[in-house]
Amino acid sequence: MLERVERAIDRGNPVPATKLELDNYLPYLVNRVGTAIAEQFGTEALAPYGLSIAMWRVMAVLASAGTQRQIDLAELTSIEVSTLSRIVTRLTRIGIVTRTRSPNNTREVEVRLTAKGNAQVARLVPIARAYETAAIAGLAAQDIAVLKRCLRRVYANMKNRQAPAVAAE
Amino acid sequence: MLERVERAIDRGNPVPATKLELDNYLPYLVNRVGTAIAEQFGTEALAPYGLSIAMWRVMAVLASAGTQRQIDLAELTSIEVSTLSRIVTRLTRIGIVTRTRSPNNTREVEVRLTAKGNAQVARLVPIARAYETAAIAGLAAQDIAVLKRCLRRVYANMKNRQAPAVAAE
DNA sequence: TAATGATATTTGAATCTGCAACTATTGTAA
DNA sequence: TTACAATAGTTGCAGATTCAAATATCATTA
Repeated sequence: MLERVERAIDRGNPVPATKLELDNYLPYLVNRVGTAIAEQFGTEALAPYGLSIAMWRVMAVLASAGTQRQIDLAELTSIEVSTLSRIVTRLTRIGIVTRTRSPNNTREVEVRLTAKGNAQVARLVPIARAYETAAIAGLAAQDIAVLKRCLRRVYANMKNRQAPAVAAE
Repeated sequence: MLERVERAIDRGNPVPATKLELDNYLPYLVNRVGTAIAEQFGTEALAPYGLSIAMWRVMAVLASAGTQRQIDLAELTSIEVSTLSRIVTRLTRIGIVTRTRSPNNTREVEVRLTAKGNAQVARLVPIARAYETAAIAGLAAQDIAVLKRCLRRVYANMKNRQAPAVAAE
């Protein structure tokens, strides 16, 4: 009996209906990993340079995906648009990015890394890589590939999801 | 040449040194998944009942791991201790938990779900399960197992990590 | 046991975040 | 072209979060 429950849990189908097994509950696992990495990288690598995690996310996205409108930056960074607006203001003040109106559509703003911004990113990227390497230490390369592929799919699933009946009524 | 780079990236070892490939960068993937799930679950399932994600995390941990001291709750929920203190105050006010001093160690506080708290958790757990199911839709059971196992290991890696030399001084 | 350090929690103050309302611009269609 | 709706961005404000300092208790040891 107990065996059956345990096997079911191993298969990802926990049996007791009114209790979450948090150690096997994806949102819990994801949240604690995200918090742990952000906390350490933020305090060890960013804070000494007056940068926050949110600022770093904006910088990393700009470096990876190139100049963006703020609304696209918000989507790519998972940062709320009004929060992002203020972060871009701060990054502008310290010379990391520039904010310029699109010539063809003047309600849009293009956010672009400055030379100083690019230099900061170039300095931080190897450190960020080191954190990722530490994070995945001991995992088989194949498992890491599965991990990342699954995370991409989970993200796509959530973005394409309809609100369930229970909340939509 | 390009093939070699792509194979290297597939193996989790991106080659260009000054740019992050965000779509293959674990902290980025984890953060966006965590944000997407929390945002949707929070607004659709929790907000209508006056609950926040942080409150829900506390409740879920208490239901899963039983009565806890606040400091352990902070660790288990990845919530900062002073933030947690205020969340527990709120949860106490609305009758979800009780806060009682440990008899043997009166500086400690034990946080316990009330009957009302348990009822709320029992109501929310199936919904939380439904979100997880939606999140992992289309993934092979075996891959889901790898995903969760990797996340547990990554968490352990981060918790046991020493601050790297680059940030140490 | 008195003194010192460690642990658990709370609180003050500053900062950050999110929602809603607002401005400005663009798109659409009568 | 004028009106109305949609889009991009900003800002006010209330609430949330964080860090540091304060409080209270416990542990250790001289």
